[in-house]
Amino acid sequence: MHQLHSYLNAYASNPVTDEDFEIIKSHFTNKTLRKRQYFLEEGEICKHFAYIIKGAMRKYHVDDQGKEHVVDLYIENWWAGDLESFVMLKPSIYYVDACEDCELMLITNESKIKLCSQLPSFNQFLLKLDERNHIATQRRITSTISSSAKVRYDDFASCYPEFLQRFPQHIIASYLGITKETLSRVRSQVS
Amino acid sequence: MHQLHSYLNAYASNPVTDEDFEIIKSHFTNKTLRKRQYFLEEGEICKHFAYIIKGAMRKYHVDDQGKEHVVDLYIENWWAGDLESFVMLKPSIYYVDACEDCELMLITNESKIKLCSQLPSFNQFLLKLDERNHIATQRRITSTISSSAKVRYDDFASCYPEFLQRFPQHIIASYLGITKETLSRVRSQVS
DNA sequence: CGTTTGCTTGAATTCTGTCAAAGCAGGTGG
DNA sequence: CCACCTGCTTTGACAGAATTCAAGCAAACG
Repeated sequence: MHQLHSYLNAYASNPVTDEDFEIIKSHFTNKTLRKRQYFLEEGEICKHFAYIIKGAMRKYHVDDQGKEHVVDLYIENWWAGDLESFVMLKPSIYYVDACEDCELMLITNESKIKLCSQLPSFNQFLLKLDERNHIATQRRITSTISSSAKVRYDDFASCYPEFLQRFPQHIIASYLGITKETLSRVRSQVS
Repeated sequence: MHQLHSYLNAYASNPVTDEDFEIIKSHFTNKTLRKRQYFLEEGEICKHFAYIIKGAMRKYHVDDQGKEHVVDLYIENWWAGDLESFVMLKPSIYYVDACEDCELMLITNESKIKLCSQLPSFNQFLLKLDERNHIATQRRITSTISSSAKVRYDDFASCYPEFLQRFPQHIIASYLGITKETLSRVRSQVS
């Protein structure tokens, strides 16, 4: 079964039929990215959302002083893109790039809307995905405003252990809102 | 027109018909809360989500050291509750209480699901609401990990000026992830 | 009234960031 | 094979930011 098909089934209350999946698949295009290539640059409009078949990506923001702040990390079976730009057709304030060579499947907003109205199962999927995202970001905010650097790192490590292997520490540090030096020191403390 | 009806219309691509709205309304129950009353306590399952007709509420988390951390602030035409507990039927880690006397409309998860499958317009509304929430939390995370206390406060003040009038400063400080003393000092600096 | 609640201020402390230097792997080209 | 990058991590010294603890004051409340 196609990777996206089983991914969708994991969310749906009823499995997605083969015909439905063919319709869904026909709305996607394939794309590959080499490590360090951009998927989205600041100022662009995010025309596509990417489903990651293989690889790892990050979304980050560059502030006035030219510093990068990693906002999101993605690996297989996650979605990469800037929703605000995607749905509002606004220039994005984020960069999205590949941290490893990537295989992606891209969808436009028009296709997303069409699929939603055409296939109740796709609609349901999106609702659940948003729900899950909402819950995860809620947790992240709770952790960010409540905890010290050490606790945040430990939470992250226990929540997303595979990310520790996939992303360099300066990127994880930035995701946690601390410097790479602080992360290095925090890691050398015993838990 | 009912406040909830015009609120829903503001989200929908087509207005919600009177019949549809009567169906929607029939799934809600009314509730009032006095200032300081709990809507949800830690350990409870969040059986209802609340649409706020009037009043102000907050969601917060109490850490191991007994410190409160405000995760969300709500006023009229916002939704209060813990989504993770609501959809997963898990005990909540949050408290939700009233910062002012409140008038609420409550809905259960079963009703939400029923309305979703019954009324495409309600489904669409929920998708848009989740989308908007997602965008707002993305912005909040960006601001929290990227900026100093002063900048975060200024961003907050320009984004939600009405909140400054409605919530005491120690609650806003906690929402921003800083202490009330730091907020007080930051406020006395010129912008 | 006295009590509570919210806001401010000060001084000492802790945490985190900044800047600079050094080490270490992996990859490349000579 | 070795020298030299480059990307990534660690360490130290110092500066700056935010927290903690304590005290004081004003407004709101019962």
